Amino acid sequence: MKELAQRLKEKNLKVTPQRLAIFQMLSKTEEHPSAETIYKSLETTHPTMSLATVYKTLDALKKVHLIQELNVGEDCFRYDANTNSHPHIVCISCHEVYDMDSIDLDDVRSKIQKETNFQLVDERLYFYGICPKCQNNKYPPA
Amino acid sequence: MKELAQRLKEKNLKVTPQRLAIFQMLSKTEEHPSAETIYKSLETTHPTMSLATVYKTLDALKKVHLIQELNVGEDCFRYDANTNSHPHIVCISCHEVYDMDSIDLDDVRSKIQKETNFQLVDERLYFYGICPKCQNNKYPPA
DNA sequence: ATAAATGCAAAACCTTTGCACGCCT
DNA sequence: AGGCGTGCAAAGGTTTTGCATTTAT
Repeated sequence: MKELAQRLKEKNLKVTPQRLAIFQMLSKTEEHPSAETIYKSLETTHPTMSLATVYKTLDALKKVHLIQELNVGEDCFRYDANTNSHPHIVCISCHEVYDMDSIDLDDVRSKIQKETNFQLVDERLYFYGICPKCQNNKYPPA
Repeated sequence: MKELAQRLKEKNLKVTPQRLAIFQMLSKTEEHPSAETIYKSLETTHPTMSLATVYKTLDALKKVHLIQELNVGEDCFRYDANTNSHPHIVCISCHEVYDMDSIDLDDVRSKIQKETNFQLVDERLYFYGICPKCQNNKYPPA
């Protein structure tokens, strides 16, 4: 945990128990939780923490690029502590979101850069489909 | 316009002036307007149309794949009558959203398919950067 | 000591819903 | 005629904001 505290300090963010808890939770999870989900998952260990603090913390972490915000097409945002640029793949049946770390996008990026003359700074790539688990499930959720 | 009416009919959607107006507006614009923007742009020609109708119409069009819904990371959705799968590029300075029709993504898709064993059905690719116009502008908006 | 972060409640905002009326087919 | 679509207003849900109090440095 010392490491996370260090990373907060480097960004001139005060190290509070709430921030540590949120950042740590996001760093450890494989999911890509929403603010609400983060709030609920911490309510036993941090019963006094408010939802507003979760939002404010996520905003602070986002601004210094310690986390990234995702929008998969739902009514709320999700958050990811993996700030390396990587596509996400979403199962439209069970709504799980997976990281796709090993896709090389340099060709695509340079093509886009050439065609648009944009100065590229960021990207969000979402793929949608049915995960192997749900393909084999005759009664998938929703 | 006959063409648009035809496309609505084929999807078993009743052809109403409101739906035509919204679909036509979306088909002609280069922007990727939000529901609010669509509503405002039609308020002179269709003063009685309500925002709820705009939302309901967009939902209906989306469900039959006559339009697609985008989320660029803002607090609201944007809509695009170009339903061919294509990446979008967003200027983080002026907030314009441009279509990128000519990027070939077959390699990326097949790689993702192989790695995940997902049955792919859709995708949303957003790139962010500074557009050529804003690169030359010393006083860009926001 | 000082500035920043928290927690609470209220507000803001986008989007959805219910229902009566009207229009399309 | 019948059902679907519209418009209005109210509700719903997520996110933001203001402010007093507490906390980190």
